[in-house]
Amino acid sequence: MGEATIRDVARRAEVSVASVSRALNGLNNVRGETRERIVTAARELGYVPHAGARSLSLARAHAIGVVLPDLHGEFFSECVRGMDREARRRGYLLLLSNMHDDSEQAAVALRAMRGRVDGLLVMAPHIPPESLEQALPSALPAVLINAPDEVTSRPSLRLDNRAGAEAMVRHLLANGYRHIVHIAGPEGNVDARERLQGFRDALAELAPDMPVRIIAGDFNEEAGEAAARQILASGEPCDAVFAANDMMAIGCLHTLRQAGKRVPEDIAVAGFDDVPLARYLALTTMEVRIAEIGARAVSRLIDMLEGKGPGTPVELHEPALIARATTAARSADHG
Amino acid sequence: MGEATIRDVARRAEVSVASVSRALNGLNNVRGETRERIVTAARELGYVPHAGARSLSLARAHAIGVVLPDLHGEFFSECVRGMDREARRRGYLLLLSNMHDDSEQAAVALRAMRGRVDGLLVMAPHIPPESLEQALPSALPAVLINAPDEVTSRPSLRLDNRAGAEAMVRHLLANGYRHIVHIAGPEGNVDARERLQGFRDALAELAPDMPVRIIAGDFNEEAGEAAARQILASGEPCDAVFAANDMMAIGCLHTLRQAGKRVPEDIAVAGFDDVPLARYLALTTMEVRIAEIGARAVSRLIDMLEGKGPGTPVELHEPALIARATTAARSADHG
DNA sequence: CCGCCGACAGTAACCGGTTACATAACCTTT
DNA sequence: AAAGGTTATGTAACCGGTTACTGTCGGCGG
Repeated sequence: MGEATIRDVARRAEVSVASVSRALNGLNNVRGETRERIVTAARELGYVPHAGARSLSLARAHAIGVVLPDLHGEFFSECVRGMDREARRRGYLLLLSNMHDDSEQAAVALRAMRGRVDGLLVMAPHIPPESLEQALPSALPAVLINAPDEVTSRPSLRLDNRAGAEAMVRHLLANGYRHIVHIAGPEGNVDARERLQGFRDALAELAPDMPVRIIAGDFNEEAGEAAARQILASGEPCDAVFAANDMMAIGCLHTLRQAGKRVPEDIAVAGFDDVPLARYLALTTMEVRIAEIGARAVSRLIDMLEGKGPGTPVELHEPALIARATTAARSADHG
Repeated sequence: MGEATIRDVARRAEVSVASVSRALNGLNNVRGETRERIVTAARELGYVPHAGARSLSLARAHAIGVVLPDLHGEFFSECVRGMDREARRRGYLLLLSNMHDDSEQAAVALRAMRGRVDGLLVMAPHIPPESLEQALPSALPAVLINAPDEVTSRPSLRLDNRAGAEAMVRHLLANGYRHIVHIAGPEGNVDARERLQGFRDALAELAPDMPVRIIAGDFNEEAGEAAARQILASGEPCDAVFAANDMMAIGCLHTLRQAGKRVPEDIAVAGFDDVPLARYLALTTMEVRIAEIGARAVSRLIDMLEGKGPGTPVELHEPALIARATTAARSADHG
């Protein structure tokens, strides 16, 4: 039953395995009548070629692996959506797997891809540069997305987090906010680090007299909620919150409103990423066209695989400010 | 460079390939000193075993494939999260791929998994039963999630959509709503069909005098927005909207509010799925513990792979009502 | 001292495809 | 009719692992 091989098909069609292979792969050097016999036999047996065997023999899997930090949240699904579109367009199968925070496990996940895919797309903002270099099987071409910029051995796509954070600070100041608190992302994460740095630099440059307040977070909604409670509890003045990502901004927004604060009249809230949800909450944020970044990553990887050269080693994408209601300009009677 | 094989390792460690294989797989019939030489050689060469070759030889890939309708939206990422947890726990690699609406492409996606994975998890509420049976490689064990119940050749997990819709109708009626409109999901989709049927049946049974109003939709936010506009435009009375999923409910909620309607005072809104976002919008919905369903599916599939029998052919999961603010009980002065 | 046994290591077949090369059949061409 | 070319098909090696089987060596009992 179910596990027909090419030899079974050959036997049934009374030809050699070579002919079966040729016929099913559409080579033209098979007589029409023979081809027909083979196709029929294959259909009758429910023959489906064994991808592992084929890729072993061709040294080509026609698949690319994607390794993401965690497959949840809208941000990642958007990214995958863009990747899938491009991969499909160019005739590759996309295989996703995820990687947890632990560097050790990350290495296992990456190694497991060897011999299953032709190349790798890795988003690893949270893995230390040297671990990442170590963990990548040298046999596999790879394109990195938002990896620390110390990792130079592979081409990569990066987001201009600093510029983004700076644009947001500029926007908040322009709209009349004076006491801005930043909710930071997890420590080991490059995006978080760069956004924090951008916030610091922008403030130092544009409003050197203002105090710099940072609350630690981890990119999850709960961290945003906790930060909101902390802001409410501390007596210190605060008229705007800039969270390092949307999920924290959303958690914060929710908790502030529950506590009776009006947003943006009492406190403005801004995020980063522009997840689909942000629009519904009228959350001001930095748009990261992540689907597009995903698609570009696929495209570059396939170019590498097909020998079209790696192109630019590092490609920088600029996020764009999306101003919405949560940071509406202050009217004159405030602050 | 990078593509060291087991033979390269054998050569460098001055042993046979058999010994390398034994040593690296932790078999005990290798002398300590030999093992050490092999491990060193492997490390020096950056050797990573070729998964394709190994699975060909073992007839076991230690991987399971997941094929989902579309990898976007929180619903799917939650599902994958649950699957990943369980797969990891049991030592399997999870490989995701997605499938578009077209039955033809779906078949290709499913076939592509043959020889890459040991078994398949398929969520295909939108593929006609016979196409699905056709498309599944018979060599691959599979567990179906929310497939039409006509597909009986494979074990499956199903959601009790009818009971869910009925519970929601009951809730809305109990809270004093009288004119309930249902925004349906896409026609070919089983979940959508069953929710619609459940809505119809519940209404017929519990409030036979009430008109049954259905607006077509497709599970996307935009459909919810369009439905809201249609409800506003038509003069017909409507004090509650029950959308077949949360995304449509969210779109509808947003548009109603933008048009100046108060929710729930003027119109109540309810969804289905309980995506993480629903909580932030205080949206009443049916909780579908999709992560748990995903984990169960993995567990059952692995049981099959390891010969522990398929267990129950169909496993039914009950959704639970989560009542939130968007359907708060009407006060006496309304309607 | 001989035969037997256990521990360790090597040889080669096999998994299921692809394809270079060999072969056979048929058709031209002179 | 022989030489040469073209086309359809078969044979077998190969991709990179695993493992059954075989062989070697040292120790031990008789």
